Amino acid sequence: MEEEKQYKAYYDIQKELRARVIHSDVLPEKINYIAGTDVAYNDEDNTMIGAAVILDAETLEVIETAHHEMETTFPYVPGLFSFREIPALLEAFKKLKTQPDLIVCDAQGIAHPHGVGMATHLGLELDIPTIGCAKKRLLGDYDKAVLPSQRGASQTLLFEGKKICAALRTQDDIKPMFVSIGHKVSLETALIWVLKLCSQYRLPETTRQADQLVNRLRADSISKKTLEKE
DNA sequence: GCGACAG
DNA sequence: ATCTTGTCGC
Repeated sequence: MEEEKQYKAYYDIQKELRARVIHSDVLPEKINYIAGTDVAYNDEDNTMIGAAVILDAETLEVIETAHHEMETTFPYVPGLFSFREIPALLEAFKKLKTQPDLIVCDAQGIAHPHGVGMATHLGLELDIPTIGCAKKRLLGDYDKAVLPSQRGASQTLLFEGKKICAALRTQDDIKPMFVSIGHKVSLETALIWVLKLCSQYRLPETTRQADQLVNRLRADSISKKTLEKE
């Protein structure tokens, strides 16, 4: 309907981005640093905080973080989600001293109606290998009953006949995560890294650290603003 | 037509 | 995403 026209420019951008996605492994021989990202919102003043955390790929310790707070301008439109969060994330990445070899996003990669989920979009913008690791399935079909309950079990999801992502059990007897190619990483490699990052919890350590960071920052930001008012 | 829809 | 504490169950 009218929404189609309203957002046409963004759909056109996605079409261009989609053509540039690299589905194979084009990453460093040795991965030293892995980044996690997340964004938190403050409805009160319509702002958001985007953050990037860098973990040592070996120890999974946080070695650097960066963030950026700005006004939220793009609405949440399913299918155009990346345009909402990416501005804050790009600014956060600019502030990092350490450039990551790989980024794990808390969102979809190519498992997206136009093949350009948040992880893929970010990977293309930064020209850094990315993996999409979402808590929920967006699209693609699979047989839940066939996915074993053991950590490490995975099953490919099909969309229009193509393997677009995989449900991955990151811990025994817990809901799977949905892993997809972002950019410059194969699905096989993506699964290996996500599993490695989920040694203790359902969510990758990258996502957990980024999530905790933005929530701390948001709490700080809100209390600071309320103090200024009074 | 109806429902679903990453975060 | 966000609003929110304790609590039922293994």
